[in-house]
Amino acid sequence: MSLSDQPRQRLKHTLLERLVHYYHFLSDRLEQGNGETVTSTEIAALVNMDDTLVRKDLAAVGVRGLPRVGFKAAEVVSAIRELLAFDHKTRAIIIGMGRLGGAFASYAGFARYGLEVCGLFDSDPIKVGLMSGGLVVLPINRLPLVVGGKGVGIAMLTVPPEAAQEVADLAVSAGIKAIWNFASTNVTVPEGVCVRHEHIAVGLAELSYNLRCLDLASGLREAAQSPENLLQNS
Amino acid sequence: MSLSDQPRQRLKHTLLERLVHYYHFLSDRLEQGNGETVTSTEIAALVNMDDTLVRKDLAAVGVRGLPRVGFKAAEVVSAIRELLAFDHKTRAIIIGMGRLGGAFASYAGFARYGLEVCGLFDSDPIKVGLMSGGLVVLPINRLPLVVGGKGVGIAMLTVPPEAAQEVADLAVSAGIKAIWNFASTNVTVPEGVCVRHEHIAVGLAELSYNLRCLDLASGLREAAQSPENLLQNS
DNA sequence: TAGATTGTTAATCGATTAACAATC
DNA sequence: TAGATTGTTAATCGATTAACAATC
Repeated sequence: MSLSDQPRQRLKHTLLERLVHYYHFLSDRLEQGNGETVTSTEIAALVNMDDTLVRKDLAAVGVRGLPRVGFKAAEVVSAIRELLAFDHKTRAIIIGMGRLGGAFASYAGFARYGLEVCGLFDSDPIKVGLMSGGLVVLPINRLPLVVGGKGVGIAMLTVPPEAAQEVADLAVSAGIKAIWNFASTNVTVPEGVCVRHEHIAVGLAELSYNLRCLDLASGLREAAQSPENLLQNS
Repeated sequence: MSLSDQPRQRLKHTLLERLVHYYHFLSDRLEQGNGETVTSTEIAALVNMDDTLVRKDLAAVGVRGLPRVGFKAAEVVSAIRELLAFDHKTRAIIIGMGRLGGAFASYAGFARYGLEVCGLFDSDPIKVGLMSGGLVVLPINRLPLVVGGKGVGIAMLTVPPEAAQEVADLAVSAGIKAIWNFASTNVTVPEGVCVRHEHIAVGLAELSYNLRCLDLASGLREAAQSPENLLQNS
């Protein structure tokens, strides 16, 4: 039952991940101008999954296809946009103006998903007052004002791990309802607030895991091609 | 059956996510010096999940607890380190020296998970030659040499979406077996190579989704407290 | 000892897949 | 019409939870 005993296990994606995947695939496709319609089989091939699941997902999103034709790509794209609220503007602040915070502050791609960064904060007086992505970095104590005044929903945490919990508490007490944590540590929040931990280690662990599976698989393949290798290795 | 019909649905975490969560919780706890041992119930409270699942997870990782006592935190931590290969050095290169690439290049935290960045690349001649995190940015055409020479497993893609596929192809043809894609677009890879899409939109979608659930829940609570509101709204 | 907590078996639940009739 | 593809129902599979005996 241990992980290492089952190297073939296929890592599953969540519904949200699949939807985002479809979304990018189809909007890229539309941009390139090839294919107004798309079949569930085509989408399924993309992620190497069952076409029935794609149809189920699209049904959950609320789009209907046409037998013999497939789905209208544009319709799927806009239904997902709608469902994931990419059309609806969501305001966020960034706390911690290190390199990652700076990269986020000046990242133009957020707009594509309806995210608007409307406040930058840092506790370091040296950073306060600097400009980044068109905004001035403010001292942490100005946080409640900005959050209250602008109806900010999300606080992005790009601070060192030691500071994460403290800063999260501050954000919550200022009225923030969603913490998007990019620090490599957990933060806990009271009931009624949601957190997403964007641990870099998860991605790395998944890749290492998959790499190991690949190694095992290719090892087996090679061994099968030349059986004497098995003896040499054992 | 649609998503919006079931706002209460609790978003599930994958095993890998849970393990990383336990890992951070317990290593933080050990650092702070409070608690050599930990019970499955304590860990479960952290993520608001069933304690049986925690025990199952820990069993899968290969650690055994003691009735009436719990698990030795240090043992759990090192078992997870082992399983997720955080002890084992993994080499990576970063392609695309924009702000995000730069942030990654000089991020010291990767070492904690055994990740060593050993090559930086950019196609822009202006960026080539610059230093970042102790490494010199190289032109893309030097990629095969570095990958082959140093046994690099992972290529981190921090390029604009338009360039992602092309760069991924290049990395694969140079012998890369794992693509860690931070561009907001999908890339496809041949059989035998693995990809992880680190779409920022997934995190945002999850938070928006949770925020909406919270709104609905608090809306219902308030409505229950003062039933006349229901009438006003409808 | 009594009681808390583990590990495990059985039951449930939900998500994925298979099968197939409906339909353009 | 024939055939491809959808939408849906039923079957399977796996993951989570409940129950409880084992044990320190």
